[in-house]
Amino acid sequence: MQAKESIYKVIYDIVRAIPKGRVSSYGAIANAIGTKGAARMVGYAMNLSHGITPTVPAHRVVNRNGCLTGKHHFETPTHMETLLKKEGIKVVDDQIVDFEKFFWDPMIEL
DNA sequence: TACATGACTCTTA
DNA sequence: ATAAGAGCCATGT
Repeated sequence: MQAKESIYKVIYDIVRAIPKGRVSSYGAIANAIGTKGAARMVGYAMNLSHGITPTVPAHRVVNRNGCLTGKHHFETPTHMETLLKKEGIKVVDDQIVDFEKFFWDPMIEL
């Protein structure tokens, strides 16, 4: 635990700020927190967010293609798409339908 | 300090 | 259009 805010903490804050029924991409978040190019770190953070508080809606974070790349990292590979469908987002073939329409850019919206 | 890892993204063939 | 490789950054050992 560092006295300073790690990029993870910022990532969690951004992800938690994603409105219900919307999704975001790793690159967009990385760009929003300032570490553009560190999209991999965002995914890393999501992996560590597993079990932290408050809960982090990692299911709302997908790659730039709108593909559920991290679905296999959840407790169940269906948990991610299930949650997204519950929020009104359509998921077909592990891919978000109309991703651009549901896309939420933390740099613009926030 | 250097190497290895990773839920990504971009460029090139 | 699809496939493959390289680039990018932060973290841990």
